[in-house]
Amino acid sequence: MSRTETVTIAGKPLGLDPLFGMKKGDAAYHAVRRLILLGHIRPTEMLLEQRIAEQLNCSQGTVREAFLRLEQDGLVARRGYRGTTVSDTSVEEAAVMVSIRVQIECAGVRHAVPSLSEDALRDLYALTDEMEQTTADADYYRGSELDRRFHMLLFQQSDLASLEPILNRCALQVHRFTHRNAEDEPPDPNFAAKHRALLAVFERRDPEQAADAITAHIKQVIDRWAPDLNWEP
Amino acid sequence: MSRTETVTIAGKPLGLDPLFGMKKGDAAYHAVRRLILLGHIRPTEMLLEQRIAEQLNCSQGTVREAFLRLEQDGLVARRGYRGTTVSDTSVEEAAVMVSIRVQIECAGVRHAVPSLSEDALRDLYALTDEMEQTTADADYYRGSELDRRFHMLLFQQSDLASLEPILNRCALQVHRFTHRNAEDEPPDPNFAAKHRALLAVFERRDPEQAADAITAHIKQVIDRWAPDLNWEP
DNA sequence: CTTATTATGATTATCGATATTGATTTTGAC
DNA sequence: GTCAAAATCAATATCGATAATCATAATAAG
Repeated sequence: MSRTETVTIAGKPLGLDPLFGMKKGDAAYHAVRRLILLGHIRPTEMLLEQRIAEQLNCSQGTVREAFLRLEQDGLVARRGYRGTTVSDTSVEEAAVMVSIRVQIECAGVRHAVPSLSEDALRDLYALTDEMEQTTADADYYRGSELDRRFHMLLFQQSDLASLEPILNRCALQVHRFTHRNAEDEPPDPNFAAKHRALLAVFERRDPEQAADAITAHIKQVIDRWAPDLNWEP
Repeated sequence: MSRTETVTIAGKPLGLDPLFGMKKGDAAYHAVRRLILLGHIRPTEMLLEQRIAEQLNCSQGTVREAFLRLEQDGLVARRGYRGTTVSDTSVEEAAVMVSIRVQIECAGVRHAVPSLSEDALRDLYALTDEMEQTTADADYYRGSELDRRFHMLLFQQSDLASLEPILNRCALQVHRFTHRNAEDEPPDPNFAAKHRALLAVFERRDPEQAADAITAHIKQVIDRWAPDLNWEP
């Protein structure tokens, strides 16, 4: 493919460039996911395997694989032989997902913090540096990607691998919800700093302090977009 | 296919018969899932797309689809170009999944119970009748299938659709764990009765009573297989 | 004897073509 | 005109073949 023309899906430019080198299936997955998370494809909009395949220069089966993964992420709903639509998330659903995040991430840090390696800490700090940049650029999508990477990388230190997909899914949906409800608000200027503060707590290696810190951190999110929602620990 | 020979995977008979009429991809998914849940394929065992495809009389791509779904269920781990292995779940992971179930199902009944339809109640009671039968037959797998169906059907009354896949996944993993740890224990003789008791509470239409009841119900599970695990609400 | 390099084998990833399916439209009898 | 049956259409679902990838075994150089 010559890469001079702009690749689009549903008329929206894709921004595929950072995806080169990825397997095609992954590229398709990330490309469509990005458009959904950014709200460029709206709930109830229809996605056709063939059409996307053409626009992405790959085969229907490859797009199919991407859709299967997006379905598991709760971002699309596939209806056999009748096409795939972007699905939606209500406030109540998002709120439950936040409390699931708290459950999972607390269990995670409790396991991870006592033996958190220097390597992992270095990588996590590196991510906070990148976060700084996204605030400067007002690059919301990249910021939310880095946020997920931060939380997932942290969680991976906990040896609770079978919970990772659930955490990832909840984080995705919460980010989508936040983005939709905060489209015109300015980005949080303390985005990176807040994550550094978390790391500072973790370095003390106290599981309970760490769990409290991450709970407060996640709780912020719900306070921001739905402060009136009744919150349960 | 003539269906006179026995279909097997990894040398284990499949019991495909109830799967006829299903799409092949679904059939493959359910067939492999069943073997994993029953422990007939053990963690670290290798599953090859081609091999399963032959044994199931379908193409590699169809098995691939099944594997993608099983991966999201946390039952297998796919390692690109290097095969797929059955994955494992630790006590800690199972415990977190139990508390996620509590979170989700409490939110579910709180939404569902005030307006629970007579139709739904009738279907739920019908499931408890089937449960009675599985106890008589000592059919553990069918029992756990009915348990999932019961909890999922109940949850579907709550209009929190995007949480369903997470609940399903946690229920699956918890069942697998329970089954592995209770292989030689006798089936619970009050299996059906306990679910009827739940329904009796729901009929009072009090969200908080319902949430308490289902919390206690799920808690039983963890008390049974890991009573020493520290439990958090 | 050790290490780097090159085959080889096993397995998934991708493709293009065909079969199925479910909704919609057309048809034909009444 | 109305309704059931049949044809058509727009999609996915499935297939069989080929390409790409990774681990390992064989080979060769030092």
